[in-house]
Amino acid sequence: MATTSSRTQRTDPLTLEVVELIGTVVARYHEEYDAAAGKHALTGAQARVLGLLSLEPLPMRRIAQKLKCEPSNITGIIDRLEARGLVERRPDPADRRVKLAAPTEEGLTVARSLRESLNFAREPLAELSREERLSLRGLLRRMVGEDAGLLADPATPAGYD
Amino acid sequence: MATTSSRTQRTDPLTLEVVELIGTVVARYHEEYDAAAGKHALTGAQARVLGLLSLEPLPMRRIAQKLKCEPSNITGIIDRLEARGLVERRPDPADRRVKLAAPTEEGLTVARSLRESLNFAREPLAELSREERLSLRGLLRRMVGEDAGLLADPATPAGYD
DNA sequence: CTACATATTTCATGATGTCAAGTAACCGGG
DNA sequence: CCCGGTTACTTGACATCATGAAATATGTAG
Repeated sequence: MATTSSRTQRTDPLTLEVVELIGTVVARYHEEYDAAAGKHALTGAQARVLGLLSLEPLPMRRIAQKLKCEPSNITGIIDRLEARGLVERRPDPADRRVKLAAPTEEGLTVARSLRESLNFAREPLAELSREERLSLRGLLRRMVGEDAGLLADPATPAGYD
Repeated sequence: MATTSSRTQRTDPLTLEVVELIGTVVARYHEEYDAAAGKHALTGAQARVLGLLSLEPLPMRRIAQKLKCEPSNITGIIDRLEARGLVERRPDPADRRVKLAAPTEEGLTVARSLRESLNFAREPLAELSREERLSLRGLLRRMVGEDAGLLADPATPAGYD
């Protein structure tokens, strides 16, 4: 709570503008993401899953958790990725119920290319000096909470590739 | 990873982390948005359209432009909103081909309630002092480009039709 | 009036999402 | 060993969202 005396200052114009800006960033993020995915004839969901798997093969159930959707949904997405030869299902030696989804060679190549063509990073951030990026990092870290500064996604611990 | 000294520092770790943080913000934004929409038994797309219309009635075509999708898609979304009594189609007196989608009284109420329950603004931003929010606003403005700081949706740059 | 352009809808199709039910496998207690 | 409960994945039915092509109605230029 904040600066003003009002009890519910939900319409503080500065906060509103920041939210608005974040909305713009979110929209742009998606545009770029979908465009990058489209270049490889992938949908957003497929690209997201492939990106996840390129870090580490995962059981279907874990994928569903990361995407916050039902496991039955993942079946279809992996089906389509598998049909295109980008992903394969492997048995988990430790538990025969589990199927591990792992990228194929081609899947890894596509995932890498996807990451590179996703230039959301460079374009808009190039505008900012190193100091400004440091400042932005600090502010975003505080926004998303301390723990999230370490791993945005439980999938991506400190050492992404 | 050869981050150091390379001239094309597309994998500059600082930039990478900022991008990661933005990804987290994007994910959280969506969670909150969908949760807020879900409270009113609306999907994300329906909530977005209703929010748009609550500012101003719009022709179907314009809605499609703002959402960056095909107009035929909007027909279905408006159909569902209309079936729930949240939106109505009105003729455009100036052009009988055009149908204006406008929120009903109840639609306006829901839109307002939606905006309020979307506390993405307050929760994470409450962590930041006014000065920090000013700083964040400045950085985001530069990221998204100057003009985007003025109006919410740059989808309407100049005269379109 | 004719020809073309625009706004919306309809239809077919595919991807994504939910939920409920089914199958296979793990696991604990008898 | 068998039984009952849980877990992992798949399947099916269904709703939403998205695209693209074709149809309809209207506007507009020549």
